[in-house]
Amino acid sequence: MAKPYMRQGEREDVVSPLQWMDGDTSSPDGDMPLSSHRYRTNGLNHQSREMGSEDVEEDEEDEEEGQEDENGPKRRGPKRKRMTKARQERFRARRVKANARERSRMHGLNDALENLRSIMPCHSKTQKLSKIETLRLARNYICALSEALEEGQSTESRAFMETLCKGLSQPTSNLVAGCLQLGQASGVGVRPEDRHGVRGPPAVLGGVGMGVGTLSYSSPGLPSPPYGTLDSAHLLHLRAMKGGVYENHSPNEYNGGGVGTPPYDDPPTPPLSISSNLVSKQEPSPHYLPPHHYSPSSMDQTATQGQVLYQTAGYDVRLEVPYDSYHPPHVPPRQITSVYRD
DNA sequence: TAGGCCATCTGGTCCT
DNA sequence: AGGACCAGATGGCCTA
Repeated sequence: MAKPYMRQGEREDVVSPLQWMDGDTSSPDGDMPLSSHRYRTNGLNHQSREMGSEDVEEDEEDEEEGQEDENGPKRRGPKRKRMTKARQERFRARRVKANARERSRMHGLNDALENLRSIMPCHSKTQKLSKIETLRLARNYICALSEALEEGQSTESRAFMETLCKGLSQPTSNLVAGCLQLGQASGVGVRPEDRHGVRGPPAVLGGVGMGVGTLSYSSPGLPSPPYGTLDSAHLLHLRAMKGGVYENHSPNEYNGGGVGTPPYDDPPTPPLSISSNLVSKQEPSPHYLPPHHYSPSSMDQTATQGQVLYQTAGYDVRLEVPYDSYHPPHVPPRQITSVYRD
């Protein structure tokens, strides 16, 4: 039975060592003695760590701890005192509270990660990106978009995809490549459960000649992973742009690119630098159902109909957004129509 | 079965 | 003092 704090998909498998206290020498499920290696940290049983320095200072009436373990090293510092019943209860209350806070904190972190997943260029309901892969892909996505703006590349270009997949594991690369393939094939081959995730028409990626099998980072033939969807809204179709301000960096400058999940210590992504107007290339979809991750605080709600002024890093970005199916402030940028500095 | 990923508990440290 | 953050440890689940 799930505990009140548990969320969907979470397990009840990990048992708090606190449940073993108060003289109960058996584990809650009755099959694990306290002397088990379970919940041992750095060779110290949690039971003994629980009587830390904090406990030493209180409860004058407490008895002093018995003799040191003759086999173990002599312990320095003030003598520890036994856990009285009252102290155990105080400790337990503190620990329970702290655990709840920590769970809540981690849930918040996971929620944020889930938000990040959902705005990734490929978002699959059936193949969820791991945490580390989500962060890598997000990093790559920012890089790829920066390069696309900087060098006037199309998001349909091979370079864009190469940057996107840099340092990703093989399955994730396959997922991304599969998403692109999906875009090219107009949904052919999508699993039914993923087809619902296709928001709007498939991304217009055809005509570029970028067959997935030609990409070095993907497996030839794509061993039929559960491909996700390529959200066309995330691929900002940018017209070629001249005059980028800072130096280009080719994907080859990065040291990722292997199979598996290699360490990723790329140089920091340079700041986005935009100096000329960008014109949208594709009409917005009338069927588009946007994700919901655009902060109201980052958008100027006084923008004219169909557009949102977006301020970032000293630039004003005018974004064309669909008003047909959704409303600000949760409308994501559909297309960049212009970018200028004030 | 090994390895990857995950949720959870925990004590330490830092900050308010 | 209490909370946030962090890293280590642990065991369960899943997959190749």
